[in-house]
Amino acid sequence: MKKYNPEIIEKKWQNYWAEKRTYKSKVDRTKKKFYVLEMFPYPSGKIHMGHLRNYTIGDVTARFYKLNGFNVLHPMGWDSFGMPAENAAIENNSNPKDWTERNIKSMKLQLMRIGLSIDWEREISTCDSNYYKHQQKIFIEFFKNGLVYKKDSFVNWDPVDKTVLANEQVVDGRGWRSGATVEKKKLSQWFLNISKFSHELLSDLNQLENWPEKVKLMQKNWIGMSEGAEINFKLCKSKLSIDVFTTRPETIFGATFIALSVEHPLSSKFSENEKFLKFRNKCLKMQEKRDFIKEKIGFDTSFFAEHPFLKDEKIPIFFSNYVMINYGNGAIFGCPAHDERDYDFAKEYNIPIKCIIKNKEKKLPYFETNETDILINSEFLNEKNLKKAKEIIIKKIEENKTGKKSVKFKLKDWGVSRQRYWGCPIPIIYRKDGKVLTVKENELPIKLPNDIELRSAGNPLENHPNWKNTKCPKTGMDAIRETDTLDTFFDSSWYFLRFCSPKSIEEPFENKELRYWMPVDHYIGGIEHAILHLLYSRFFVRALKFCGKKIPKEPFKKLITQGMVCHETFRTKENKWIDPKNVFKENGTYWTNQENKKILIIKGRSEKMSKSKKNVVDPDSIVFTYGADTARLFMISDSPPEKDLEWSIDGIKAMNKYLEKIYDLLSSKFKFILTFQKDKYMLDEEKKAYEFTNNTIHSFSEDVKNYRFNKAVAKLRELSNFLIREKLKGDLFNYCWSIYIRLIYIITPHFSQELVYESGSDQIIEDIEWPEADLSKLSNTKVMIVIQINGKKKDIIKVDENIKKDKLVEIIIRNQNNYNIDVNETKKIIFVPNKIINFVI
RNA sequence: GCGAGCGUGCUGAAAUUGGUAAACAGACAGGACUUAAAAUCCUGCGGGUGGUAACACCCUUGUGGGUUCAAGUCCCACCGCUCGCACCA
Repeated sequence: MKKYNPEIIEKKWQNYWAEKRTYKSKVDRTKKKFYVLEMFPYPSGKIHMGHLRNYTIGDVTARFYKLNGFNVLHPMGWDSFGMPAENAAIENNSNPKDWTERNIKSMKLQLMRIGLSIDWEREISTCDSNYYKHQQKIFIEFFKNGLVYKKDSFVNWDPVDKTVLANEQVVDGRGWRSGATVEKKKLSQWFLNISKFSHELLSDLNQLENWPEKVKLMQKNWIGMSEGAEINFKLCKSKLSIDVFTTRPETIFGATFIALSVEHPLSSKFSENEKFLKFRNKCLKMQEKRDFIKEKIGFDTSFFAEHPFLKDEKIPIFFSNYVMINYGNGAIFGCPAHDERDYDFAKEYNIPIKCIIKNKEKKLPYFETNETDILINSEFLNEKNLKKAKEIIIKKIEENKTGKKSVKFKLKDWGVSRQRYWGCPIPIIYRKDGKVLTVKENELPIKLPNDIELRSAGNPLENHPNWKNTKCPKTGMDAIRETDTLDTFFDSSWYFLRFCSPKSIEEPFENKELRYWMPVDHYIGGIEHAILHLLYSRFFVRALKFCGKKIPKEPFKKLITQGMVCHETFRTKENKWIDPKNVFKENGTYWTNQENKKILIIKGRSEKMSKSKKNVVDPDSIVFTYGADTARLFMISDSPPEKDLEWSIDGIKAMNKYLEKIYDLLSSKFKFILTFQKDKYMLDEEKKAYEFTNNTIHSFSEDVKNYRFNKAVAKLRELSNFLIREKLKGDLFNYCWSIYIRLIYIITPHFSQELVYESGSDQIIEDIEWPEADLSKLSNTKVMIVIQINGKKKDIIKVDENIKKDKLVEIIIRNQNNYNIDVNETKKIIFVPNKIINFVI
């Protein structure tokens, strides 16, 4: 008997599929298209469990839709620009390009070893100049359409990676990759005008029916729309004025001070004032920390503003740490009676607190107001409710020209300049006379130089001896290239478009292909990209559309966010992490051996696999030991995709045993057949087997469609348990197992194909359409009906399907000796056909 | 602080529109085979009470209430965990 040997059979079929170019995809208008995409990986050199899970989920999907008659596009590429290549290059004294290419090679082999149905002929890599050439074109296109601009601003500076970060890339005041505390620094930067699309990006979220609500909500909060008004305050004895933004214009009569951000334009008046500069530095430091600071500090400008409606009222103006420059106008009016922050500030600086909203307790501060609360001390707004007053005041300020209705967004323009080498060069030159020009198209791509010094501090392209020197092609005047490179999120914001026509030389993407394949039907990746990558990509398609490209407005029709792969953690008393591999259990406690000594350790909770916690398991070694099919099967059978998956080596072993068992049972012992002639003379057991198998086709397919893979696998196990128990014979045996093999094929393709081959058939499963479920009833089915008394289960009765209530009651009464049901005493009988009968007594 | 989600055996989990709680697995325990082990196969596996036993009865989905003939599922309050945002004016 042949033993299940995944190493041999997996290689064999992978070679076969590669030779036959089985997964090559091309436009075919006679078929419905289906674009399955998993977020492409950064080529770190080794795949991790997250990749294995992500790509298994995608592959099962791709194979399922392909067998269901769709023309499937399932490509793969490399998000290959970025910092780690530079760091590695510095460490090994090599070149980022070589390092990256080496990693791509070895990672590609690992991915191929999993048996993914990927069209490798469409492989792309973002650090390839054939890719970034088009990216530079897109940048120029954006520039020409006013979607990209340069400005001086305070930016997030990561002192470890020595680069600027976008707001989205700062997490809890730290760089998303380096973890270093981010500083504020003033630099001249390129920005993409994402805020131009704030409204659209927000309102179109409603159209994304097949996105997780959670992700949509996160994007909504990030875009952060607030509706209110801008009100102009004139400074006393001055021509200057300040625009403040407020969502509560109806509280204007409670305004007793104005607070400005230290970065507000008015601060230029104090640029010589030592005391102010000191104060300002303190505020910036406090804001950098990003922790919530209750302490509110102010700097009295000694300026006063006129209240727009109360001409005699003079309102003092302060700078304060609690007003942010990057929201609204960096200026607010303080209404201390009805805002907690304003209240804290007013208390600190002895500013009057004026109550303008009626409240029962007459206690101040009174914050928790609602629309129906009534205004007082507010002139013409008196006795109006807040909602009504808001309408009136907005109308009034618009008439007076002291303000206007206004909508503000939290979403800021996307800073894309990075002071790093390993990224896409920005195709801009600065002419000696100060003119800023885009590079001519025939000069693209602007390639990165290979001879580069990465060890010295600062921007490597800036430091290169001559790379930046160029001439204006028109005038011949000396010019200098932009030495910043693009944020790598720029690279990944359009790669899914490039996959439609990856080889296109003239254009980033060819319209014909793009219009066939786009949008991506199912996009699968981690929740960590809920805002960054997914928002940028949604912006990109809109921006390209704005530039005249014909593109659907939403790039990803359905989004699946898969959970993390977790594993148990252990650490010593000194909080040093210990690899679970080196842990053993004795009498209920955990131990490890260190330097020939036995040390007691503590079991922590299960956490996302990470190098720092030493709980990483290498998927490659699992595939090597147990085979790709085992690994794939485990990856999808334990938890639903959107939940975290608990890694377990016992789970892997169990899957392997299961495949071995089925292999031993079937290898050369069954005939692979596609059809079975059912007839009414079949034995009852045979009818049951036929029905069971066909019901499984149905429910398995439904579960796969709905990404309930764990349930789908459970259905398969039920089928195989059933088939083993029933000891079928002849063609029915062959038929049922053939179906089983075809269903499990999308999860364990090599395993299934090999069993078909060993059965003596030359069928290729890939060429056979997905089985159709025959759900017609063969047998005179009996159903189980639960008998309840007052809603509690008392017994189960087996009766003919669709039995009528009266007949059922009669049967129960005839056999009622168990429960003493007296129909006369029964108040009510509730009957759910084929399910339940409940006697209320 | 604001917003969202979750809470079911030892563990991962399942449970259509409210209708048999724990499907399918893992771990564990016992048994068969074996000189022994591994592998394999079989059995048990939420808790309690009664019974020699087969069995019977009761309880059980974080806690406490409610709606309903019937609640893991719906409503209210509380507790706990996870995630996102965080001085957003």
